Amino acid sequence: MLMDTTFSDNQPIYRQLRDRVIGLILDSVLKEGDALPSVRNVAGEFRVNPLTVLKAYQELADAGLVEKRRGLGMFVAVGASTTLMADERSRFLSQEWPRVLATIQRLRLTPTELFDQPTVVGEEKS
Amino acid sequence: MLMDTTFSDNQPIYRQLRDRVIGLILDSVLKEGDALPSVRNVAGEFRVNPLTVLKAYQELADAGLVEKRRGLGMFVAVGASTTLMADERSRFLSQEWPRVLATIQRLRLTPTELFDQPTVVGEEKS
Amino acid sequence: MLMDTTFSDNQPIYRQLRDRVIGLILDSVLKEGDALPSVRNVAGEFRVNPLTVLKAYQELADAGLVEKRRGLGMFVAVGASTTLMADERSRFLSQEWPRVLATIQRLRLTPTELFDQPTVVGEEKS
Amino acid sequence: MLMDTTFSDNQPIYRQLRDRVIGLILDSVLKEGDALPSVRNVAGEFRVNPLTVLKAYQELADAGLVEKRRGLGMFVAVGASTTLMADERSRFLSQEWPRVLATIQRLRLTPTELFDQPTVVGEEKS
DNA sequence: GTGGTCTAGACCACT
DNA sequence: GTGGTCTAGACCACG
Repeated sequence: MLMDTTFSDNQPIYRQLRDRVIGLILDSVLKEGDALPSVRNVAGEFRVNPLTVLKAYQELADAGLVEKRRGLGMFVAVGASTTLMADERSRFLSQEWPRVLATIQRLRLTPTELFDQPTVVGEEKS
Repeated sequence: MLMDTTFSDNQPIYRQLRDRVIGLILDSVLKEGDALPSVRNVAGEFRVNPLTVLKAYQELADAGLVEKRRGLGMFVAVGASTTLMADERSRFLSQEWPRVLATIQRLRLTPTELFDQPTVVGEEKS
Repeated sequence: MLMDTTFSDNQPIYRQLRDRVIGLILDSVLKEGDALPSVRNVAGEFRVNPLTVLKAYQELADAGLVEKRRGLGMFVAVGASTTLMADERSRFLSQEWPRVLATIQRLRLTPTELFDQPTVVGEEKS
Repeated sequence: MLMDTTFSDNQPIYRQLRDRVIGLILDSVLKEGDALPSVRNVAGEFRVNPLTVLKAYQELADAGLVEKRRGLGMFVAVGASTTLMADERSRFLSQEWPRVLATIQRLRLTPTELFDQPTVVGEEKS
């Protein structure tokens, strides 16, 4: 039941944890008002230092995406989802997407290669 | 005439230098057999420490993309261009592109938003 | 108690440090999973610059012999010992040993000279 | 007819050239009084800088193994062969051989592995 | 506490 | 001229 989600090496663990929560909110797995899994639980589940989890949550709190309720835990803030969606969209369109387009051109990748991908590496369908 | 390309902060300089050379090779600005600008020159041009440049070049040499000729300098290795193109393509298609596609779906971005974007960045239509 | 192993001059210190760790692993002084002495400690012990130690450790990490655990230190990788033993054996047998045999022949060294050598060095029988 | 003797990378070229001459003398290919191939010829043959060859020859001259005769070239000195043999023997026995023995022990290499070597890597017998 | 990056400046070996 | 190694000291990110 534990997820062995191994963490990538070129990104701090706390940031990967933070991004994971952001993903859950964006995908509406965590809805506004929902409680975040406790620091202790997450730390146990991923075998990381509780301080690391705390740091991830802290960043979310600083960004106003979650609220701490003393003695109860942390909860997805109201408006978090819409705020996030807007922020991520503008970030993606202005930062990431242009670089991706440039890379595609540089590598002369064709639509066929991009969208009609054959059996991808790592896939394990029989 | 010199480029005072300012370096981004979230990536070590030596890696940005390395990637810059990779870009030059991919774009055929540096062709196989060409000499790389000397460590000292690059260090002077970008106002960084020679050690930093050396580290970038070292990584390229370790990857077999450039050859050292003692006392003469470093040169783009034969086959570097094709090797690089193949490596970068497979890396992009298997690693980066799937994540980009996932993000696009998650953010429900439309082709219009992706391809008809205005030139200005950070603008917010009402 | 500290070893003030003096470093030989015809080999970079960082390489001698690297080889020393390899020796410790081969001799099972450092076992798989063991933590390597920290960069700072080694630097202090041998009176060298931390960067120099880091370079040695980096090479070991690049070779997959040690693992970095962020914020915790570096640890002997699983399988490092067996990998090393196999690698070193094949390297020795294919590279070094043939040259040694050739030298022995060239110098017309006898088994007596090779194995019954006195403890003193540089002595010259008449 | 040119020998593509590619030079190893961890040893200066001039030293490899010097050692090559030493080998030729030890093997009596070059006998006392014989002329060494001219700097220019060697430089052409191995595609190296004449200065590099000169440096190799210079070291041999400094060691008294070859003599310069103005306008004629360089010649193997009288006694070079015996001197060399003695020097190399003592160097090998005091420096190299002990290290080789230590390595053999560390790698737990058996006489069988050392002497009954099966088809070696790189061999090309049919 | 750990490793990672960078600077400024020095000296060396090689071609 | 080239790259290679090392020092001394600083600051940062991570856990």
